[in-house]
Amino acid sequence: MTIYDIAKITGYSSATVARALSGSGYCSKKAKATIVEAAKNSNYNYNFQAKALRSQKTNKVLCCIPDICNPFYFRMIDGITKTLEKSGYLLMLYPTEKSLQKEIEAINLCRTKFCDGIILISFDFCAKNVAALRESGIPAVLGNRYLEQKGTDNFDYVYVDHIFGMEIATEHLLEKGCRHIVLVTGNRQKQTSSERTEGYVRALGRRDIRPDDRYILNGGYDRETSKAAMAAFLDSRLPFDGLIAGNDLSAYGIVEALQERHLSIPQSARLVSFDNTDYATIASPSFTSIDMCQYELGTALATTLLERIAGRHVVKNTILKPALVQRQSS
Amino acid sequence: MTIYDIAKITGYSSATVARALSGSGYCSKKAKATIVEAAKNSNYNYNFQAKALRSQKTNKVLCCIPDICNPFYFRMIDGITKTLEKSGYLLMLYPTEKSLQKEIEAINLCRTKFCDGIILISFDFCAKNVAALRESGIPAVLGNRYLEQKGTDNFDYVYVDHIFGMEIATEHLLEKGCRHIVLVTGNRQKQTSSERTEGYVRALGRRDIRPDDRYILNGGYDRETSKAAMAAFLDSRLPFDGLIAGNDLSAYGIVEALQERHLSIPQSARLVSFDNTDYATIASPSFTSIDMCQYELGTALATTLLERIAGRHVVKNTILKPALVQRQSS
DNA sequence: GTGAAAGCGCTAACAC
DNA sequence: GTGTTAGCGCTTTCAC
Repeated sequence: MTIYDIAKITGYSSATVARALSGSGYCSKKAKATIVEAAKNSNYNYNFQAKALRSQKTNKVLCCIPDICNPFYFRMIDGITKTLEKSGYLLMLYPTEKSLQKEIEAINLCRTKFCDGIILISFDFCAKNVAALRESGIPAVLGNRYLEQKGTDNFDYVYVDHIFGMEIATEHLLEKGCRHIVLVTGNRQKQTSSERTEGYVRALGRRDIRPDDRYILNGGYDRETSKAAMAAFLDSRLPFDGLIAGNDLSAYGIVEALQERHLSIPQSARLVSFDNTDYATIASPSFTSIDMCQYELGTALATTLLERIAGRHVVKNTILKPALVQRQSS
Repeated sequence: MTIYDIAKITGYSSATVARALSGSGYCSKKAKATIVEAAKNSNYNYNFQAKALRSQKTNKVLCCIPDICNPFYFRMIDGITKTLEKSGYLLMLYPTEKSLQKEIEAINLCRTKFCDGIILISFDFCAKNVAALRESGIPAVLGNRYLEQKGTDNFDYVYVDHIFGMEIATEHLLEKGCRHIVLVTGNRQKQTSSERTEGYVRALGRRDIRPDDRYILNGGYDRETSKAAMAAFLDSRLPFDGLIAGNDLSAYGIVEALQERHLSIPQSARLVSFDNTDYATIASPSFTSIDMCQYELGTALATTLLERIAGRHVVKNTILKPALVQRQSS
């Protein structure tokens, strides 16, 4: 059932039918009534593909997610979908499994007019994925900062300040009297972990404490890896009185490693975690955790992208400041 | 840059260019080499919308999710996307907020050739949403059973057997000696909760225990509501020695209510929860929980839908059996 | 082995 | 106030 069919039924031209049904352009009340009635009776539905081809608009946004099972992303996705919905946009998920290759695939897919814009979440914005993005020319927004951005770039970013977050986490432990703080984060070659390490080093530096590489572990932001990294650290028998985990699941892995040696939080060491998900409150003792503003990150990502799709061509980045939520673990 | 442009550049016709680039239809090696080279040089990308319009295929699936922040769905979505990916499909999220109206909106959207099929997750498949689905005629799969299904229907379902799940949960507590078991579930007018209640009643019946309505609470499957429902129950001072929670977050709410009265698990009462998410292991004591096979549910949903999209017209439902994972709480 | 051309269903400029 | 028509960019049939 097409506009042409409705035209035949009603005796009007296809243009008039289109005007009546879309509401754009002039159409007499009488014609409109007849046409709308006929469309309803014959169960007419417009064809989204045809509309998209003709109007060059898909009303869809692609979102690259490194790890779909990480609870961090769910409140972010919630923020994104709620914001997109208001503008009649829908979100498509593209799980990238933290793979650069997949990120580039997603960007290339967008060159086929597959969607109106792309939200890129990545632990590592590097020369390669950013080059692909620039070449594509599609409206985009990054879920992390990118320092080599140019004013003419086709993307903006929303940055939850990891450096600041780590500074307040470290500062909090220092204030509580900790002096030997173990940092369990991810691969320091990657942006997020290197920024986090930077925040840690800065906060220590303010108290003239020299960071010790043996206290900086790669916990891969998940429970098993963090548990293993912590166990190895415990084997080294280095003294410690503070712990910082990359996220709440990592914190739980650390706690498990401690428990196996009959060590407990906060007696043996105080702990601060990141992300402030439900895990932080459910764990016992509950985790002091840095709230990374996931929902606001989501709404900001969506808003920023929609603006660009609507035609903004100047770069407009957003920086969100995380906040510490204190609980039993510190 | 279109196929016609490449045709002009190479001197071949648009048909030959199309054959060379799509790989369907005959094209000489020489022509193909020239054309592929020219396409690369001029940075040609096919247009997805045009292709979709012409071939009536979007390679997209819409997924209605009642509550995007519920951890139950993470692993299910993971299973869906991983399976879809293998067939070159992408998932679009449609958060329905448990609203029937939104479910129907989503179904109607699909009538516009918006996607190739729809995955519907709902707590309540009722006359209204199923009628809309039937009328739409689009390939679909439900994430719950629907008893009034007809052999000619345009949808299948994947059912994680809630009745069975509740039976094994109740049976487990009965075996441990519990005789006054509190059931905290959702609104019993809705399918999921009514099925769960049925399983509970059945298991009690096998031991000739008469269910008592005062022991069946509406906890709304979330932490706050469950805590409130449990607190109200405690006020009633009815004796109890077993607890069944609708999901892990609800279980945590129940534990909080108990803690406020200085009651503890499993000493005051044994607890079984549903969903077996990470929360169940992180909580202390950890929760015995019914694994609802979320990942398998996701893969089964996707596989079933893809088959229907590919042309299967006979109904093919799948039933998954949940399993109990024992931990400290019981 | 290659080309011409119709058409997927809609939009919008232009004509009357 | 309504109608005609040329595309959006691709696929595919049919002709040579």
